[in-house]
Amino acid sequence: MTLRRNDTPKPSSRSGGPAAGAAGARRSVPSRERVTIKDVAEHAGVSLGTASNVLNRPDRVAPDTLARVLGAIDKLGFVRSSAAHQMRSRSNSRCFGAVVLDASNPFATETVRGLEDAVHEQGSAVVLCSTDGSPDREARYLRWLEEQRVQGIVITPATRSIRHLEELRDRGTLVVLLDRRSNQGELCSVSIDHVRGGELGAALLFDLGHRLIAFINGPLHLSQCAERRRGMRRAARNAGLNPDSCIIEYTIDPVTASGQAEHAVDQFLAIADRPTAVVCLNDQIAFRVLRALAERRVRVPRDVSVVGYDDVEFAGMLSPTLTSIRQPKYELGKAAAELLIAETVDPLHRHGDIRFEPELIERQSTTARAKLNRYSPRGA
Amino acid sequence: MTLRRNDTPKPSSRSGGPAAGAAGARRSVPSRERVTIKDVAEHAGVSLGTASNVLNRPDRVAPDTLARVLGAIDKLGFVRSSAAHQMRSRSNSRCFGAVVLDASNPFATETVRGLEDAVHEQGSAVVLCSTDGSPDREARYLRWLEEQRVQGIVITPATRSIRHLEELRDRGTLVVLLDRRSNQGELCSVSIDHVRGGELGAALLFDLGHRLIAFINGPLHLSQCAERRRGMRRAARNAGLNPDSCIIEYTIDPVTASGQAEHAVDQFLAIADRPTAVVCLNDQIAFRVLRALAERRVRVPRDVSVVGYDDVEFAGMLSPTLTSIRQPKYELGKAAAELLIAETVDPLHRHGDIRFEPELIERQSTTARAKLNRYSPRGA
DNA sequence: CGGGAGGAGTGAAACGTTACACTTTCAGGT
DNA sequence: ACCTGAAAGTGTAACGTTTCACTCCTCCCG
Repeated sequence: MTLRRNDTPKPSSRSGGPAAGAAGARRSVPSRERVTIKDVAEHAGVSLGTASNVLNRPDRVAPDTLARVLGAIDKLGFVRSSAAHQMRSRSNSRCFGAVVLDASNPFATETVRGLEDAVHEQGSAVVLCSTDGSPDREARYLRWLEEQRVQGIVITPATRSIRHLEELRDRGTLVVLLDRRSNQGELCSVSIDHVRGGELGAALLFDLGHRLIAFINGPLHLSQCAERRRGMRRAARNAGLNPDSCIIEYTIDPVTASGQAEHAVDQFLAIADRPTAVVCLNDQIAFRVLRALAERRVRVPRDVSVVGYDDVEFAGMLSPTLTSIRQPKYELGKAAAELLIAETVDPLHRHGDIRFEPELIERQSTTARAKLNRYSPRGA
Repeated sequence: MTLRRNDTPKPSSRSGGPAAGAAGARRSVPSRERVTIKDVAEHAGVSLGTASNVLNRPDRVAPDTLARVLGAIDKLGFVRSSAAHQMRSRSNSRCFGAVVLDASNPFATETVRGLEDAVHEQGSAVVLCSTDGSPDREARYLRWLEEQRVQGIVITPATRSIRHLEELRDRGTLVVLLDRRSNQGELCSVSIDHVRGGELGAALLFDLGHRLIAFINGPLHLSQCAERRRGMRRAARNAGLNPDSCIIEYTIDPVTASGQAEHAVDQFLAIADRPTAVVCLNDQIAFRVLRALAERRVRVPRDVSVVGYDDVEFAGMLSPTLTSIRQPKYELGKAAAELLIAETVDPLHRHGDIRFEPELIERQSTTARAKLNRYSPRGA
């Protein structure tokens, strides 16, 4: 990485800073003593308790005193220490933890944004924690959040077992699972119905008359992939078809996906009576598939229809624009926040699971199966 | 939004929780009293000081005592309160603030991720603050961060003036500007050389023989847009061309961009001796332009070359793949973090500006100008 | 004119840590 | 037998708030 560094010593002496009289120090002295409420009280000529009242119950303070203290606060640049506040009032820190696999992933991004907006309304903020799927990193972050006494944690666990999360909850920290349900409902969760997501995509294609579909899926140990599979098969049965004979599955690793999507495309194109549609693990894979098909002179959607998943921002910007399954990511984060906030208010709370429905966004990459009666019998 | 809610009351009585003896409370009691180090000391039969030593100077504690105290910590589930720790040790809270315009925007996302990784190494975390460009929201977040006594703040200001940031810095909070430089160098900054970015894109096109370029830019009061413009014009002069006669500018609003990109395309296509290349504000706009061109049967890159900006993840997935200017976003965040950490260590620090160079990623959407001598004279 | 109500302000105690000046114990050297 | 010094552990004073039981006043009413 090319890097150019310009240090600009340029003195540009600033004045007007309050009382920064330390001899010799020209510029700001970062580690100067912080102004405390005691300083404010002294400066305003009132007791410490009164100064505190100005902050917390201004109605109990006489107007002129109030003004004097506020003036002192302003002049001295007092900012209260939330650590001391938190400690004395035995309250939680006004923040929430968002523990996700990768905070730069669009799914997490949108979810965290929903979370942020919801907690911002009640004056809190979000601490971002990317685990990269590492249990170690997750543990470090969880410890950190617990030490901070955060108001709650929203987490997509990096591990299979969530025992440590139950313990965390039992020690007094609120926890909500994100896009993952706990097996026996020990923890609250907010997730998306991926069975339905799979069903939506497949049902569209069966409705459009397709009778053989390629399905590029991820490994089944990821619950989402397993759910999607179930949804696709359900759609087949609902259309009066045999799932085993109308869906051809290919498994790829979504992380190291390079080349695998193209390989899957080659495979299913080689089939004599080849599939007329592809359902993809996510939109990134769908883009790869679109490109691979274009390179092989297979026309989309005329020869093959393509369905993505996630409905990323760019899905509507390609040509052809991509049919995809949208997940209400922002709402997901928002709901998680609201769940936590509700729990904060009402400690006796019954654990709940909130599920969101995905939505089919039909665009140009899907169309009716060519040269065939689209309205084939749907009954048994 | 369709929403289905399943409350699962299911008792599933858990046992084994330590000492949760509050009568009647069946499930976890979230607001149970937290275990303090005093509890640990009592349980282990040592003084409070010794328990503290176990945490902070274990080498000064006899091995068996150590084991006993650690056992108590484990059994009681003690987690130290960072608020008390912070207060007593008069240290900062172990977190950094990332104040950006929109945390779900890919640029911010990557930058924040770089920041996160860098500060995670030294045991800190990042608080995410999206201002949406609102000075109010920015002010609320800044106040929050200051109350938290964060170690430092990385910010893309929502306002033109950064006076309030200087005051913040003078009160003792470290501040680094992100993708924005301060006029007189009052604050440190980490940014990308957008002049160079503009130059790179234009220089490529001039090198490829293009002599009339459409430039879809944002409003010039955004410093990045102004810088890009300067870079493009410099490239023209470097190629021995007159900037005014070889660059046609269109200004659009990047936020409410819908339709504006298409409009610009229509405009420049209507020119008799029309431009043979387009440089776009960012990749999203470039995608729109690509689509608009495709719909109007203009071939890319044969008839018109297209250059984007940002090099988003999907730029390499389209057909044609998009030539774009990549910005080292992750490194940007990382550098900001390192700057703050360095300042923490060495309070007497000279303000600096770190600039990163963008990089040209040449892909399929650009090619030599058709039917013309590519090696046109470059000298004056 | 006494008593009470209530407004305004005070001062100290607590919150959960950590740091530091202590005490106690005991081994080893003279 | 005495002293020394290290090792191990103790007790207490902060850190910066908030809370709460107080003390003054002042004013009003009977």
